[in-house]
Amino acid sequence: MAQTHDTSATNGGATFPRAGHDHVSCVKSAVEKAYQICETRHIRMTDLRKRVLELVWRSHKPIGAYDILDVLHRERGGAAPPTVYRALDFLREAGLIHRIESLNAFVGCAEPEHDHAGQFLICRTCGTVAEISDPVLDTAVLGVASRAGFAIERRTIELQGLCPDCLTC
Amino acid sequence: MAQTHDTSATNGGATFPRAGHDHVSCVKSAVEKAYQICETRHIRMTDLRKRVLELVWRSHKPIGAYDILDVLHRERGGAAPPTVYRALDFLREAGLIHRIESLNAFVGCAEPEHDHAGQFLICRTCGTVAEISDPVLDTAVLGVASRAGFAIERRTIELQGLCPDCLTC
DNA sequence: AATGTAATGTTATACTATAACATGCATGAC
DNA sequence: GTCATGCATGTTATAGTATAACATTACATT
Repeated sequence: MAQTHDTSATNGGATFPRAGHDHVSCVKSAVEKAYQICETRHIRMTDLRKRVLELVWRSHKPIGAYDILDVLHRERGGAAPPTVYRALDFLREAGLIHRIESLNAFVGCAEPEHDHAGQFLICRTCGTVAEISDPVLDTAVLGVASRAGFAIERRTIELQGLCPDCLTC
Repeated sequence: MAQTHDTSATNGGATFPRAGHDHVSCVKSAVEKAYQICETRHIRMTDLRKRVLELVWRSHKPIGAYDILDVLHRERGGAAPPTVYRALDFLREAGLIHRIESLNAFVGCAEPEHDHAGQFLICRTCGTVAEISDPVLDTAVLGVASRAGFAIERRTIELQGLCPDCLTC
């Protein structure tokens, strides 16, 4: 098997995909993990859901629901917005994808095995997204909330700017 | 003059408005600051923009563009979506309001004098929003970005959950 | 008053998301 | 095997959010 996660330099939790990484194996790995997770949790991975997951994983850039719809419509005819949104809802509840609120778009989850809040670096030029996992940031967020007497249930942390590649081009 | 910012306990940067605070003076103060800022920067505060700012400040809960539109339509007839969105764009560029991405809604900016990223605690029960200003969180965000070689331009930090009031009710 | 610019009005349309009800398909009980 | 059940998908309609493009008005300065 090829190296399954050759997507990033180790840089303290933020994983920007490398320009020439083996993206086919990214997708393959994501789908495999998805099947495992569904089996473990006794939830059903269907053809439609698998296809939507693949489309979300087609790149490391967020994809809109209606972009997915276009593809499905071409591929299988009878596809309407609910078709897509239901699949996206399922994938989200399963932790397999995240929604980027500031873009109304969806991106594959890097570590679906672990329940976690989505936190992202988003390049405004190339659109690429890196999922962050940073203990210091997590601690800071919890600290803010606890000092305010606030019980966090959900986080939306989306940092927009320029990724390393776009900075140097 | 009444105390102009009797809206919160000092709790380390997160300022949840108190239940019985003098909200009239909140609005008044926000409008006054807005006029000052516009004068300083040689940008124009018009009746429409002032009215939209007041509506955004009507409470500490985010308000949707179409809720604003309803009011304007009743008050002055000829009001269409662009009327509202243009006013909102102006107010946002002036730093007088923030957009809450996860709610598609708008909320008054607590400190429009200082350019700053919007970071929020949002109560899912009562809808109240507290704007955060926390050095530790800021540092953590900058640290994550710099370790990833990422140049931040804009932040969306929205923490959803239960506010102190709703937790104890 | 004449002119140029910024603001607002107006109409149409694009984009994002969900409600509500109908149909089909997999799975286990019998 | 087939029947019943529940889950998944199809289908139609509509709600909610946002912008494009062009017309008109108001303001500021000369």
